[in-house]
Amino acid sequence: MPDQLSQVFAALADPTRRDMVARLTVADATVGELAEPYDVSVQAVSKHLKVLESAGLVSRSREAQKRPVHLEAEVFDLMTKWIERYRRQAEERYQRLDAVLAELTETADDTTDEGKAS
Amino acid sequence: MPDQLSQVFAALADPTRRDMVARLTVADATVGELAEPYDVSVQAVSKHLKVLESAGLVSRSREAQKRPVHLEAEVFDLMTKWIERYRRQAEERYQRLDAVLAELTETADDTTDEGKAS
DNA sequence: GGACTTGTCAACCGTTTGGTTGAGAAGGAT
DNA sequence: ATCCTTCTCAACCAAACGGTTGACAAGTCC
Repeated sequence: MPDQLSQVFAALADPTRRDMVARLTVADATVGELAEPYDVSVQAVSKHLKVLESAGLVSRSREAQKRPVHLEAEVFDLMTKWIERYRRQAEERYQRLDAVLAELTETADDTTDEGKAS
Repeated sequence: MPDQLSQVFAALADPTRRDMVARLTVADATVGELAEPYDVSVQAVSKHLKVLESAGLVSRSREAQKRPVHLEAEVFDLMTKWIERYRRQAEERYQRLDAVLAELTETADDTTDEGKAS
């Protein structure tokens, strides 16, 4: 998957990774700290981080033996943009459908209510 | 993956599925219509639809031999909610950090600029 | 230098994923 | 009844995923 949007969605499709992201919004953390709550090896967490990193959701610096992980929140905008675009489009379509239905009802009124009201 | 959020993210991690969703915001479509632009078998598209359906992104009705596919746009809110929550949280953290840095700079000014200006 | 901490790399393993082909169910159309 | 269209199910396959264990690089501390 070369395209970033696919990578970001795929990265967040995993509950553990989603939880890590959630925790990283509070503060940067080391791999060990991130691994601690989960019942998996540190290596597994390291892999998860690699996924998050290559999706651009996270960056790692260097500090002694530790590798602090930092959330790159701008990437969220990529998703939000995509989602909002099509959510809006779907909504517009719904509105249009509503209008058509209203018009149909109106026309029906024109013919069936002929000379009935007032 | 029992949880819906994971399923929705996973469903949208595939470019073909994302494109189908995009097209479905314009109008409902049959499996055949959906399959036409892509260079894969109808069966493959049918599988993609099963993924989208079990994620709750799409529903199918019945109409003669055809199975019109309809987008269920409300599910988008699930993602938007998650994303916005943590985007906002990350932003707040950033603001807080900014404030701390500003305060530090201010304090630094207090001590280093002592009796220097004017 | 030697031990300890922190993390990555490599190899392996079972499961899932996205695709294929082939068979067949369901419903018009003739 | 027969055929055609539309779609799903089943079996299979290669590749990717999420996890494991074992080895080791990089840094700190004594």
